Amino acid sequence: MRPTVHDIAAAAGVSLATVDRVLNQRPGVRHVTREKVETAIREIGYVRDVAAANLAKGRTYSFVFIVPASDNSFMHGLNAEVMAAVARSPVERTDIRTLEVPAFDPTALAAALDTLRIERPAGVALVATDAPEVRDAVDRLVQDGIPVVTVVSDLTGSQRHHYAGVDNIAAGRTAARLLGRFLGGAKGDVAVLAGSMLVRDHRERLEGFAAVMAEEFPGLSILPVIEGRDDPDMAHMLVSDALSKRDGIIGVYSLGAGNRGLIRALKEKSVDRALTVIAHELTDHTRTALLDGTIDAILNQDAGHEVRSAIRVLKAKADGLSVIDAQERIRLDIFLKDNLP
Amino acid sequence: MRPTVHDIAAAAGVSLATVDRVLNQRPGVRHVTREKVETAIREIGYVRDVAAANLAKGRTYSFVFIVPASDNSFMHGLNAEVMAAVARSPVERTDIRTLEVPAFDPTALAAALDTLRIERPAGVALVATDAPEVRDAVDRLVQDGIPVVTVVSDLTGSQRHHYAGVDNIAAGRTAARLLGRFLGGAKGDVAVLAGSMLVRDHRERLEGFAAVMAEEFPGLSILPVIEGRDDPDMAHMLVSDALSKRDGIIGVYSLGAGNRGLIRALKEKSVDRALTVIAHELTDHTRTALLDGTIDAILNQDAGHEVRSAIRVLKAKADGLSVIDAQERIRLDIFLKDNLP
DNA sequence: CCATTTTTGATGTACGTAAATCAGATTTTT
DNA sequence: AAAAATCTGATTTACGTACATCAAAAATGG
Repeated sequence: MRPTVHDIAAAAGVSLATVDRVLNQRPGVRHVTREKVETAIREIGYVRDVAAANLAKGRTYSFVFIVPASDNSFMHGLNAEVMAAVARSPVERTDIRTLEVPAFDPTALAAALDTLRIERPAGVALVATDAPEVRDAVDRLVQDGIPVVTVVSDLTGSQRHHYAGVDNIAAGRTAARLLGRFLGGAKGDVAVLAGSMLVRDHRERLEGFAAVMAEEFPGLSILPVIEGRDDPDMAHMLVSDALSKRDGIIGVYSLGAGNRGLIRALKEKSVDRALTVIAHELTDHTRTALLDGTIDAILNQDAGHEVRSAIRVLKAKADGLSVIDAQERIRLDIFLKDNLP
Repeated sequence: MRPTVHDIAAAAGVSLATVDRVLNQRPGVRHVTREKVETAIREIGYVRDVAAANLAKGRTYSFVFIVPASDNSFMHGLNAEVMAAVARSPVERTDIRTLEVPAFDPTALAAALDTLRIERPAGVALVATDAPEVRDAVDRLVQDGIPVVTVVSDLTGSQRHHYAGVDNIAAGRTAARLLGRFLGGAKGDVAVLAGSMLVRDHRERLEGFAAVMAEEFPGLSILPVIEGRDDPDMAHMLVSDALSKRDGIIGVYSLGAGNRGLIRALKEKSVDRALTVIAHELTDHTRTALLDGTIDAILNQDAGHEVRSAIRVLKAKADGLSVIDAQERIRLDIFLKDNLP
């Protein structure tokens, strides 16, 4: 049987009340006594029964999820996953609330974070906009002892406890290698469609992509990045334009959202030329395009996993428990026609 | 607040004891009363607090993991993951025991399963050998009300509750498309190295591989399958032999274990020819080979995820709870040089 | 309609922990 | 050495469920 608080009390030769004071860092225990109890805890290998503890506390973890109010398919999917978690929340003793903030607006995000310092939830998850004011606001929360995890996009130099998202440099590198290999030894131009170079994940993907292209596929040259602001219409216009002007384009890498517009542009031009295309994020549109051959591969991060992982990590931090690292690593999914879920 | 048993009692106008009798299907409740209680449960949306219930029961889930005593890297990895789960088991109120049975031996496996009918663990996970006697033994366990999940390799036509493993047909198809695309339009022969055609996962991978090759890459022809019995030495010999005899080979698909031998053979021959190689299972050996260019892509199933998923599902079944399907889907990982974990 | 069986209610204990109260024992300060 | 402050112990209640016991009520059989 697992040792209980009673066993600690017996082993340390103190009363249950004292053990409780030590375990829950309540005041009123002399230093020597505290040490004695802590030794006993270590020696008999006591671990708190979290289920029983939460039952006793009547505790519910109140978490806040901050998501950008942006309306591309990926963010909709992320929102849906958070909602699914909310639906499950009573069963898991969690009380999850979402907070929408304007996309790409560091000031609004920082303000929202500061509001939470007063509310003091048991944990905060956010899709970070990579700016100093956001970093500082996050660090203030962390200093206040509130667990914080970033989701999808990380925050440079902050003290957030965890990042639930993919390695975007690796994602860009992978895209480059896939594109390069799929193109065989062909020479030509590669167009890159991004949302905005102001978001860290897009910057990193491009960085990885460019690095591998330069190292390994000298026959392919990257054209200046097209910034479509994750907007389908804008993406459509810009990509159509590029394809008309440059007929040396043989490959496309779409590293952000707004793929609906990209796909439309590709279909319009596909009559007279064959392009190899790698895109990010599996949505209804990209899935269809993959199946009909318009897109050759999709790189994806599973929003559901990210949300569940973020919640697990927040819970563990709130309980002072450790996490299984391998379990929380968010993987980069590569989808071809054949392995779609 | 979540409704409790007291709320049911109040809503149904019966006593706590009666509610308890209904909830735990104890005898001594009239049919009409039982219905009344069940209606109340549904209406107020009661869900049992599993943590409290287990605390009250003092319950620990005793699970048995049946793994084949085969000594390739993948099975070692699987074993290590089971051991890691065992190490965590006290914290999670589980008591996991492993049972080794000879590999590829349906009779031994069926016998082991039948032993468990007497022991009656709270759940059984097994790496299935696909044979009728194993299927029947599994079905007997299921009939006895014991949750059973298959791991890595599934069992045709059985009533197991869940399969924690990848879709092997999709894996084979994906391998074919990757190999085909990587080879550009080149024409030539493709060698396939398998463990044994008696295991379902290997059969299915080949099936998927052959299908896509035939449909989409008519320029590539598949040579008769080499069965290396997942043994490095045997694989080395057979592959070396094949490469010497047929110089039309431009691609290799290794769908089983024993890659150590394959890699050795490839390195010996690589001086005079360039091969495109797709292999299964990420191990130290295949990882090194991927990094040095001997292998071009690795398809992988994460043994840790499979083990944890199997345990989660067994627990849920034992508690009569539902599982999050998306969470339990085991994904096929595709690793290139750039996205190795 | 009484005896018997079946169904229901009332109540208590247990699981492992949290949290509170109050009394008693130490220490520290004056 | 007395007063005050600080520590420690003993005990109790609670969380939501499981499970057992005994008494009371209702339904059933003859």
